[in-house]
Amino acid sequence: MGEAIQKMPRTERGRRTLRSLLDAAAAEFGEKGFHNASISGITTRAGAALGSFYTYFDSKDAIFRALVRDMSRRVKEHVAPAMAGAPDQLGAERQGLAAFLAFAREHKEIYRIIDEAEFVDPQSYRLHYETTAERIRERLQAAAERGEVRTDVSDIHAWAIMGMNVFLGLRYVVWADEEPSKVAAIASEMISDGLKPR
Amino acid sequence: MGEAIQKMPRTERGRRTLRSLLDAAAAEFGEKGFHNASISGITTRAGAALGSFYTYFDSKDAIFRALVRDMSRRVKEHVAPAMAGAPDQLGAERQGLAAFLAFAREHKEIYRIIDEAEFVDPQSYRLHYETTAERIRERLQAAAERGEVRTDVSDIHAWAIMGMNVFLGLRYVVWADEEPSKVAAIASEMISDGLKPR
Amino acid sequence: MGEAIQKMPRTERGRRTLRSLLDAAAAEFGEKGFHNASISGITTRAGAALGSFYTYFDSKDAIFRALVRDMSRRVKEHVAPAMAGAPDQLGAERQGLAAFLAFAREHKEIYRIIDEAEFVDPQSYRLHYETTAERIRERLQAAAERGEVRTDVSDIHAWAIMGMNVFLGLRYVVWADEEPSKVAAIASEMISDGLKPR
Amino acid sequence: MGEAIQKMPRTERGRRTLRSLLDAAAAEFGEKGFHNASISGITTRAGAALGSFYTYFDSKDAIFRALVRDMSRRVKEHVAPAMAGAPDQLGAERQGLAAFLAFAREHKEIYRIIDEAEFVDPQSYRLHYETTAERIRERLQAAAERGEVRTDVSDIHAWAIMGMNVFLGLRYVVWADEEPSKVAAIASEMISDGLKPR
DNA sequence: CATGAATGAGCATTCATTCAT
DNA sequence: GATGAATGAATGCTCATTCAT
Repeated sequence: MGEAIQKMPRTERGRRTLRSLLDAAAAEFGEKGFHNASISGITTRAGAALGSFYTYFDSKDAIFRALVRDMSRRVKEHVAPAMAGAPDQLGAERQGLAAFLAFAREHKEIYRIIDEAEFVDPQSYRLHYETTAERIRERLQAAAERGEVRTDVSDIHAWAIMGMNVFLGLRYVVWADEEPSKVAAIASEMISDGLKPR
Repeated sequence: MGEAIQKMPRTERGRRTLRSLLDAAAAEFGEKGFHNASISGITTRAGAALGSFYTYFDSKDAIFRALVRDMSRRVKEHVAPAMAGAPDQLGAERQGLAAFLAFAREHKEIYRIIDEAEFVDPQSYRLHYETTAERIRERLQAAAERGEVRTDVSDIHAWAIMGMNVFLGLRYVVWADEEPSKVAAIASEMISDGLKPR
Repeated sequence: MGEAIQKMPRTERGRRTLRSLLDAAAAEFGEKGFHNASISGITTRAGAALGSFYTYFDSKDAIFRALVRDMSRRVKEHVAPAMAGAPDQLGAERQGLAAFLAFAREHKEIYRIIDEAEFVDPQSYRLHYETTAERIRERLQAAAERGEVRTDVSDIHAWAIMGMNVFLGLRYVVWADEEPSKVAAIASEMISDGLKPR
Repeated sequence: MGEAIQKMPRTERGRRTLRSLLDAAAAEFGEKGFHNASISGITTRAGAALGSFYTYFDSKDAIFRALVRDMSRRVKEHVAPAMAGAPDQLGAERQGLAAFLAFAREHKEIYRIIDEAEFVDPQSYRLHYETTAERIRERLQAAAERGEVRTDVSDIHAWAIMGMNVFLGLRYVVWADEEPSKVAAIASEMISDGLKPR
């Protein structure tokens, strides 16, 4: 299903080279942006030869796409467990936001990479936000069914919440490096009031 | 006091050329993104010779910066009058959002241009959002003083609102081309509930 | 006889503009070299409009040529009177060299301009040195006829003397800004010994 | 210790490409001068692709600098052995001059290249002449200690001799293509008389 | 004569991608 | 698989020169 986004290494050595290329790409793209980043910058950071890049990726675009998916997967894996065990749906939402912000704090390059996807790989960009909004909407729906929030919640509310989260992360975590849980608390309060059952 | 961002034309003919270059740049950058846009693409659209570009701008970066400021100014000039004459501060906010969305609908390129400023001209990018957030915060403050919203409104609330507005504009106006006033109404309701006096 | 190297001004105002363009060109070419100099740099220094340049000169090359001739004329006019009234031919030579060096000290750009003529206007370059060498040879000839120097003086000797003078001027006057008469004295002594009658 | 003036090839093939670029540059710069020379002119002469130029040099300036040093080295290596085995210091000087002139006859471009360094790379220009003059001065010093020339020889004499040599080479070898040893003989006689012990 | 906007040929430089070893 | 030299299309920018006012 779908062409491979990168050629799969067959040896352990190859696996290590591939991983170091992805890490190097995250650093290079995060620091310079897609267009000012260079393949040679990536291979130098990875300690590999220029030509080795093409053993694993077909093009600069390909590694960028692979990186976006790699980071998406890692965020999800970081956020999901943090939401489990919350008393209610909105509590889970707050913990999820806090977990996302904490991840962004450790991986500030994620903002630049996702944002740049708008230009480099619009499909991934849309997919990323549509998937995220859809997950939020599903949780709002569940909350509505339990009477935690008003019943007319829609995708518009999901997008509004996502926009809030993204901008707060940009301003207070990426730029100002503030405490994620503090920001998450204020945001959650606004949301819960804005969506209170009526 | 500050270097000119573009050389000022001294004749009427020059004024026309400068304007057509800015308009052409908005189209070119909006369509192709900064890096895939070319000076010659801009001058061709503007009906000017390649060299004429450099009569008014020092570089590709310079026209981009000028364009960001030009668009900021135009949005502001479009939104400000729409807010006048609202019964209350939150009503003004809703009309302002609707006006912004209407502007974005006519000038969809504004999203790509502002977003790309994060990479091309980070200073303008921050300035744009910080200025916008500050204006929102001032209006919230005024609303608080009149008892229209809770008294502890802060810049965090301003950034949350801005993030909401931006993402709703992206999703429902730029991508889906929906009716701005409808989107603005739902968003405003969320805000007013989330910020209700307590 | 020969095409005009520059268009002749008919009014007093034009005469002033022409003169200021030549002076500005000397400064601009001396400071930046021919290729890095620009017409607009020249007109700006001269306080004239860009277009006015072409009222007096046909091209960048043309003003350079005009400048070389202008400076040649001025050196000659400065050096000639200094040689008059010397007791003998070699004394005249020394005084001439001192006068040339003094001129170069006041107009250091002359070196760069003449040297660059090798590339910009080879004809003027050759002409300049051939004329200068020829004048030296004629004076050596006269000195030989009076028994002041050996009788087999030739153009080789003239070129040797000229090379000496040029390099001493470059090293000690242009670069080190030393006293011209001191340098001229040592050079003259070497010459007179090297050319003593035998 | 000092940045490399050109990137060092790691393979034999690279070594060949680098050499052919330097030779091509000598021809291109010698024929057209620095500013009218083009990188593509150099690579075409070298039989290499345009981009290959930048595998070895950072810029047009860089290859020019490398070329000046390359030629300096080659002249020195050509002249040094010619001076060995002369009966006395002045004899060595004459043989050295003859060797230099012979080299210039085979590599006429050396004049244009060194002369143009005054504008393109003033540091190399000064260095070239200061080094050359210093070598002459040292030999004069040695000659003075053996009583072959007057004892008050100084750097002024060295510069005078160098100026002579350079201009004679220009006039009689580069322009007129005459026999180097004949010119060297006349020049040496002048020098030896001018510097005779007293 | 003066002015300054308009023109476009020309060129250095970058860098993703290919390929020989 | 790894290496790094070779390739060449693409484009930002300069500036002498022209020309309308």
